[in-house]
Amino acid sequence: MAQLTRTIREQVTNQIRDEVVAGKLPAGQPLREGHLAERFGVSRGPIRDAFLQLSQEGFLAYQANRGVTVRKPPEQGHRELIVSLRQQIECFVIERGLEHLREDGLAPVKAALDELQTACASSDLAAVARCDMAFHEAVLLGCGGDDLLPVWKWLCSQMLLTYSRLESYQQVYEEHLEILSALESGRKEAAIAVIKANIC
Amino acid sequence: MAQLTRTIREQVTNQIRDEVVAGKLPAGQPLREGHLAERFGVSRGPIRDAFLQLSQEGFLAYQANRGVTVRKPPEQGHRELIVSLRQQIECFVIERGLEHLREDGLAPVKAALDELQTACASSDLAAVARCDMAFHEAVLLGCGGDDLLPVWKWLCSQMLLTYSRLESYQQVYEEHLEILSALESGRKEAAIAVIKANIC
DNA sequence: CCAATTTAAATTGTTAACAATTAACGATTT
DNA sequence: AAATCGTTAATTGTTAACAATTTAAATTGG
Repeated sequence: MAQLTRTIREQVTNQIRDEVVAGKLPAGQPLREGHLAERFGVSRGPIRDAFLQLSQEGFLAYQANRGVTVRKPPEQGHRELIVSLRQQIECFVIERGLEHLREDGLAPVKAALDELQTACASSDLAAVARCDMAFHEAVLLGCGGDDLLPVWKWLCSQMLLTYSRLESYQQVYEEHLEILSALESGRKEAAIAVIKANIC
Repeated sequence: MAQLTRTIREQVTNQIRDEVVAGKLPAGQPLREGHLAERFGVSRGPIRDAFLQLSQEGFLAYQANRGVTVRKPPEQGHRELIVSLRQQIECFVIERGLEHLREDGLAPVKAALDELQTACASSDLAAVARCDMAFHEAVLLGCGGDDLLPVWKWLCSQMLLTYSRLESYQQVYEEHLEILSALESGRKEAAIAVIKANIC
């Protein structure tokens, strides 16, 4: 996937996030600024920035003077609430902004779907998760929901800490194809229903 | 209010947040690292950290290589959704964790209420807003909702960008006194009802 | 006079050194 | 042997200088 990274912080942030999502960094593991700085061949500054950002995104947990650790997934009950809140946000913006999306916002959604297809074909978990989110983000933004982007991202991050749709990458792609189809043709209620089913 | 700040970043972060909430920094205004560093008499490092954190909290908007600006309040429709989501979170944790709160979590809530009373008496908007949130945060944590703290904080921040309960500071205090009363006596449904009414 | 290009100033991004804090280890005492 | 204290190593917090980018102003060409 084309992750256009303008700064070192973004590269580091994306890389660490991917590794957390892919489970390469187990929950509770402490991350040291110095170690990652050496590993990426950069100074501690951008690493520090990335730690701060990922802490706020919900992937890492930060303690003053004691560094960060990989955050544990939310307990089951909380996860169900989180899923519900995310559903409400996405359905809310579609309900109010589908027309706007259809007028001039479908291109990024289609582009995201293309990349999702590639990621599914290559069976790369981190890439699939990233593209999955990118698709939904494109919908959110196209419907004029940029105000809600940060909270939506946090909810997604918590879901990604237990991302377990490994059953079938092909199915992931097809579900999103169906979403796009409904959005494209303006079938609002159908789109909302399919999206709700997809978010779990 | 006792804001025990262990690092410069925390001091700077709290100060800037207060000023945004109090409306001293108008929406859309760009903030320069250098200016604030000079003003606080520190280097740009902690200022940068604070900008990153406040961006993720939702108070500032960050653009690569172009600094941060004070975030605009959400539009009315989005605000209603945000209020609803926050209500759901707080009611959810009370529904499931009130017993835990009553066993060993009421002390921080009472302490927060005390500080809220002081803040209301002094008619300090930023302090009232901060103590208001601290009260709810104490309830959230006491009910075992620490998993949900970041998303809850983001929702609060967006509400604070249009915090307009200037009608009566006295009423703010009394509402929270009523909440505590219901929580203390274990009247779960009453507590949920009062909290819902308080979050607006 | 207007537009495009170049130059200069302001601002953010990055680095490396230094300071402060924390955690681990061993010595000392009971 | 267990507990406490002090010392040392590791880690985070902060700073100031340097590099890269962006913004604006000035200059040039039409």
